[in-house]
Amino acid sequence: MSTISDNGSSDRPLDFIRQIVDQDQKSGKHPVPVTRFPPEPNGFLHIGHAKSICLNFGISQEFGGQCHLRFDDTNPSKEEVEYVESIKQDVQWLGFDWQDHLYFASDYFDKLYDFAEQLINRGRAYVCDLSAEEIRRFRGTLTEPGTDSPYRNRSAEENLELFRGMRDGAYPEGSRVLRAKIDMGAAAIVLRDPVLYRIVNASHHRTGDKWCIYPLYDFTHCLSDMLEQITHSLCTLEFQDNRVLYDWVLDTLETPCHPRQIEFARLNLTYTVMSKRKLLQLVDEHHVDGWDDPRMLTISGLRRRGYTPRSIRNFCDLIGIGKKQSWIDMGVLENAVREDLNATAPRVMGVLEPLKVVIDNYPPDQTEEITAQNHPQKPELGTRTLPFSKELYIERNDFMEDPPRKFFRLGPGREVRLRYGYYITCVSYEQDEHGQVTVLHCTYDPQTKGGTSADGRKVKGTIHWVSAKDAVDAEVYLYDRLFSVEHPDGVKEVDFKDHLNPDSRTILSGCKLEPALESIEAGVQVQFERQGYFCLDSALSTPGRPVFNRVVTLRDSWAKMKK
RNA sequence: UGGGGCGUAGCCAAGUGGCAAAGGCACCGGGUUUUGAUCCCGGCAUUCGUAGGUUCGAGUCCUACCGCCCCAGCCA
Repeated sequence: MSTISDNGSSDRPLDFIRQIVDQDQKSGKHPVPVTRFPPEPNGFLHIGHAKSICLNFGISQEFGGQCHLRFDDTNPSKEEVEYVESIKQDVQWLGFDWQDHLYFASDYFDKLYDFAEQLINRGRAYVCDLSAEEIRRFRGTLTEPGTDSPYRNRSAEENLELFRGMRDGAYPEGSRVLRAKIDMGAAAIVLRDPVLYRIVNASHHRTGDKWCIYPLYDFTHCLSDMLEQITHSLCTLEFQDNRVLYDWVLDTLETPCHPRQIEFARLNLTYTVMSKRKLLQLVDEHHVDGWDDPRMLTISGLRRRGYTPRSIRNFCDLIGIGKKQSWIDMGVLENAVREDLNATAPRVMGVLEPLKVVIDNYPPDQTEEITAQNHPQKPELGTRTLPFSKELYIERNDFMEDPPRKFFRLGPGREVRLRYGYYITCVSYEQDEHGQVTVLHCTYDPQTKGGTSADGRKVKGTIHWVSAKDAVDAEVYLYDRLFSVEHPDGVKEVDFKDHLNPDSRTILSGCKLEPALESIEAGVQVQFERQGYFCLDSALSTPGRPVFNRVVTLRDSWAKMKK
């Protein structure tokens, strides 16, 4: 009764789906569970899909089963190969392996077609000539039953001939469909003679022009699961109603097995929108720079932003699986990267908004080497050296002309420790004509090299710094939440785009980083001490002109205190 | 007014009739600290949507009511 997570084993109780899988395994019903992740290749994967991927692949890992990657590609008018490739890349990047179990629903088109004829022969499906509009009208409403189609009682022979005609391209798009013959009076609307096949004159990304009829989800999904001998078919809550049809198809046809569909609640996060339609709108209307904009919660956006696959897996592990629709705080996701990166990211120093400091009593031509730890809690990550010289940069907000008592940083007459360096005391400062502070003059205590003093005097504040002449110039993109309210699409009357956060991206240039950052690889996360986690942007950086993304800030109790 | 689901703390979430309602996030205190970070310690539901009922005993069973989500694509 335990699950294995990346940070070791935990004794967390199993969620309700794992309990079922566990029981089925122990009872011998399904010694080897087989699950599947069935994306439609019509868009990019997002954090919500990650939940499903972690669930399906996670179960197969934990119970010694297998998990298939199956593309649900039954709608050629919306699907494209580019999406197939990006989805495969994203699943792999998240750390999962479908081995040789890569499938496409379109691979089953021949078999699916045969099953459709089988249904016709059994008198359980018919070709209907009603228009889309008429079908809708005949379907009835939530409270009124539907009425039978006039084509409902055609003979099996006639249906077969018509259906073959559909397949052979004898009829125009929209003129006829194949429908299951179930019950137009059923309380469940999905059972009111659902459409199984429609005519679509579009070329399919895999089957080309071989077909001009395509099966719909309700017919395809259950049979694909069956053909792959899926044991547990996991999907989101909105498919609960479809389960009766899923079961009807498999019960009505002659099939060797009958997978069990189990529904769970999809992921909702505060301060964002999750629907593909809305994400697409953000891209199309250029509110973001593309599907992989670091502010997007697509897998590719998160990857570029600097989220680690492990942090996403841990996040999915943390939020659990249930059946009630819920909202997870965005903070939980942010915390997941923080937790992961805190443990692994090397620490470096970077000054985002530089303020020049001149150490008045430091020899003008001297440069010293200062040893700094790469990770205070992990000595095994080693040390590095930093150049120290007379002119430095510190963070502009680490100085206040008239600081309050609780401000532990620099102010006139105040002493602070330069991390791993010396204690310095501010003696004066220069201002420009606008009153903006331009240069700080400080003195250093030569007896405090490394950051400790022999007399044991207390220095409350430690600030980061970079030697001016050795600094690497960089641009830094500060990212924040894309929306400024918890539920951007919470009120139907209000456009969710009205809640876009104008400060979701702040571009800083002229940032001063320690020299080691000159040769960092794209996508490798480091902690800029006291500020947050950053990584070199894979798309915007060019040789000699590095661009860093802020993955997430550090927790900041000082900011909280200021409020 | 039909059908399918769901209601345990600010947000997730265990709990499968019986010792005192797990755990995480958030929040609030305190300690350590050369990152106002990390880490550590403590606090945080006399009560499980509401009202009845069954029972020696109910978050768990029964009844009624209330609230929220999903379903009327030839989308998935």
